[in-house]
Amino acid sequence: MTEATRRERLRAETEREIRQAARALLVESGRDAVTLRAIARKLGITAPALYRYYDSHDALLRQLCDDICADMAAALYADLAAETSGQVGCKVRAVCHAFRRWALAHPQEFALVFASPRDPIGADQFGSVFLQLAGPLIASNQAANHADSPVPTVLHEDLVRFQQVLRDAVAEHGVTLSDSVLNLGKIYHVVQSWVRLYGHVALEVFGRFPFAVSNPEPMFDTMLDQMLSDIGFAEDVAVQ
Amino acid sequence: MTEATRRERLRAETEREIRQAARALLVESGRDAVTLRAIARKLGITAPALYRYYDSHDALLRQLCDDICADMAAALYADLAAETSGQVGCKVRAVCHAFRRWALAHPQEFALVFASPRDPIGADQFGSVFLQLAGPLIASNQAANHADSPVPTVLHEDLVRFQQVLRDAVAEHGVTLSDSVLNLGKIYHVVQSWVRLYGHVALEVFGRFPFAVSNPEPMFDTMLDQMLSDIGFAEDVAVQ
DNA sequence: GAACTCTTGTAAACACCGTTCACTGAAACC
DNA sequence: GGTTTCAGTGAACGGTGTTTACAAGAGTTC
Repeated sequence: MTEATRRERLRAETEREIRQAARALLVESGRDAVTLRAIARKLGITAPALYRYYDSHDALLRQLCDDICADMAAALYADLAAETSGQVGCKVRAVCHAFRRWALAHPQEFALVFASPRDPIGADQFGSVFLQLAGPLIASNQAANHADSPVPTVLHEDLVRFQQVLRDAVAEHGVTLSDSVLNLGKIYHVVQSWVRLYGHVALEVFGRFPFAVSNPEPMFDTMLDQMLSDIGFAEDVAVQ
Repeated sequence: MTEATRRERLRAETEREIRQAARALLVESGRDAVTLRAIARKLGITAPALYRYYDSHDALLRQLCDDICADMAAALYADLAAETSGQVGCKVRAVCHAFRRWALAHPQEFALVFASPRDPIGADQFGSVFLQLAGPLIASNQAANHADSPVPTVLHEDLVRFQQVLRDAVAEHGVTLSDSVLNLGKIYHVVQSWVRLYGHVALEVFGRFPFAVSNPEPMFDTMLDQMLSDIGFAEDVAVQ
């Protein structure tokens, strides 16, 4: 069954160990500790050997970002699957909670993927995670057909583009959305929800609220309620 | 008049040059380029000499954060002062615009101060900037006395603490706020506004919107309108 | 099985990094 | 004038990314 050569298997195994070691170093000691020599030390090899697998330290970090995105996506999917109620609002809430939980449990990973001024980071990876999560949720919410709240015309161009991206993402799940379900007002609210979700989580992870918040979770829940109501899931969810 | 010794003057001058060099390196080439040896090279001295001024590389970075916060505060104050209309809403809008403009013009500084998982960063510095800006604005908005929208009781403890912090900040400007002006609902909206402001700006600086936004400024303006209306400045501002 | 190539690793070297330490020379002080 | 204080030096230590030449085993070809 396995087409892989013995050599190919060994190579794949080593590569897996490299990623694993890099990840462990990031988690344990932060970005600056993810060193070629430290990784090599963990594997019992020398640093230059790593150049047989990655072109540079930077390339290895990029791969690390992709791995993190994939793992995060898996965690979010798992929490989404655990939410078995049919209510879409509950699912959205579950994913948002999962995102916050993941970020708080993996601050170094979060910082690397979501708060790096460098461009090469796996933005594509993350974007596809976002779409693959948002797509089905939106698709399963055809019932919640709300009025199109007006959006400034300056935003139309961007929102229409995003509308198309979302439509494509949903289409991969075999669902076609009408303009009334996926109207521009709702698109705008999706973007605004991401702004608030990301804002709260990043502020919490980085400790940049302007005062000490002793109990951030209910604050997050409250924001989530407001967000869900804005986006059209008001009645789905009982306040926890 | 100058009590400073010649030696003291020279020392102060050198310290200023160190900060300036560190800042230039950060801006030009990012956080990782802010190296003791690179700084020393810019000053024409050797790296160990810097230990006469800072205990470690880390201490120097902390100082850099403080400097950045101070400069950012100065930029925000300048833009606030340029907004001469009496309307408080316009002033809030001006400060928010200034924050976005500053962040986009100084992505490396923004990342260092606002998106570092490390604690030692100048969180105090930033908190005081926030309070010294928010304080007067809230103080000058006594007229806008809005009804207290209900806030979950779980949040009361934290919001009351923040209320006290804000009250103290405002008191330093010789203004005493009544509970009706600074009610918990409004406090909550202040926090939520910071979440949205930070969220939008960070997403824009780090390029983490889930799709390409060709024209983020009107999106920011639209969010600002919503924010100001939430917080009680609805009628102050004409949409730009 | 021998000869060959391809792959994976090594060791040495280069230039860079933070940090420590013993030192120099000049300014400041008494 | 003698002494202390202090900014700065040079050498050194162990760490880093990266390149280079080289060894040794795996896979392939005849």
